Amino acid sequence: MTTETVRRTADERREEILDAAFEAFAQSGFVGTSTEAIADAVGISQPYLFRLFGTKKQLFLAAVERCLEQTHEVLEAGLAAQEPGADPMIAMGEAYRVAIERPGLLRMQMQAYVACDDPDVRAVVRDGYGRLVMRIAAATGASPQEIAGFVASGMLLNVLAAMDVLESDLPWAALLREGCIGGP
Amino acid sequence: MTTETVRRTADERREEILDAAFEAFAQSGFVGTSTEAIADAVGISQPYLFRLFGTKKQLFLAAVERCLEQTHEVLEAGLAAQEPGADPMIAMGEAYRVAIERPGLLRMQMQAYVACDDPDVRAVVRDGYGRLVMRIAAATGASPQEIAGFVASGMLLNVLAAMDVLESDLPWAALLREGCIGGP
DNA sequence: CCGTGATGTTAGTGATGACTCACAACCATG
DNA sequence: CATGGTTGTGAGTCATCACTAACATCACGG
Repeated sequence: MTTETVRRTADERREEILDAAFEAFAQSGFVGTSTEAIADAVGISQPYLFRLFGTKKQLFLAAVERCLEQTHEVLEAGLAAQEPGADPMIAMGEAYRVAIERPGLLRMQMQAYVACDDPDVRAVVRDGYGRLVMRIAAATGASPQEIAGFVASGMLLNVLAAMDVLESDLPWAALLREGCIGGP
Repeated sequence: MTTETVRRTADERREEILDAAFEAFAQSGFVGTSTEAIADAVGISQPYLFRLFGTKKQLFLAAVERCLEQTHEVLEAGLAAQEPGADPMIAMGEAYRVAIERPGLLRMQMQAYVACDDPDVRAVVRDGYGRLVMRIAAATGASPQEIAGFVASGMLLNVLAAMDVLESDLPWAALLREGCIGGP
């Protein structure tokens, strides 16, 4: 048998674990996901996961931070791609169409929000989300109504992803989706 | 000692349990809430809870249904209270100001959404939420953009409730709150 | 006043899950 | 080849939790 054990550096392992944890937490949430399931997905033993991350909560917090970072990146990419002089609000709306391609990211956002019952999670989420909002405000100079409307659209997309109706042809789902990101 | 055991009918108990379960699930979610905690809050033994609801999931589903019903009621109340001839969209916006007074309701919505990983929950949530959206569409006759915008505002409020920033004076939170429901 | 059905509890059980300890295999360097 | 740091695991521990079986207590009709 050639089940040769692929040995990796601790940093590489941490990266793999974080990837697996992200998907698992996005699907089943913090309490609903077992560390064993994550370890299995990576292909390592569960004790090793604990050595590399210390605690289930620390791993979750790392996933939350990554989630906020990636959201930020999606936004920045939208801004960077815009025509000079165009309305930045439209550029960021375009960014949503990109985000939709990653339901895992949207679901992870939801999981981060509901996990805000925990103070440590809450601190990270508030901080990260606050930065996102301020970045939008600074980039667009839009009114509170416009900004809130934009952010709210993102939240609606998150919820549609959680309900798994982003691709659905249920009439109400199609209506919301198209009302949210524009026609087909 | 006058710890006289208050005996109730099964239906009254079910009601009490549902109340307690609603608050508990809203706070900690389906997996994060123990049936023991709910039983304790009601002041009954945990096995009795199981006799009256059969299963933790059935209890959760009952709480989800109640959540959707109450959301519907808030909306209907807004519509019923409007001036004849006024824009129904504005009436329902006013309904949000009422909903904000009940963070438990908003948080329970979030918990229902993330619990959509489970097919049974998903079915109930999709059905209930679909009805809400169609009711709004019928009552307002508004465009998909308007409807989605309205629904999205509700989602943003849910998230702000989950983050516990509905009363916060963090600048970004205040911006979103006011951008969402209008100035003070 | 006694039986019968409804309301309620005590004391489990089996499974799961976060986390630990001791040990093993591997690799680099002197 | 010895040594020591790094990568990794097997086999637990202890708590929690959904759910059950059996028994207790009350109220009420005949």
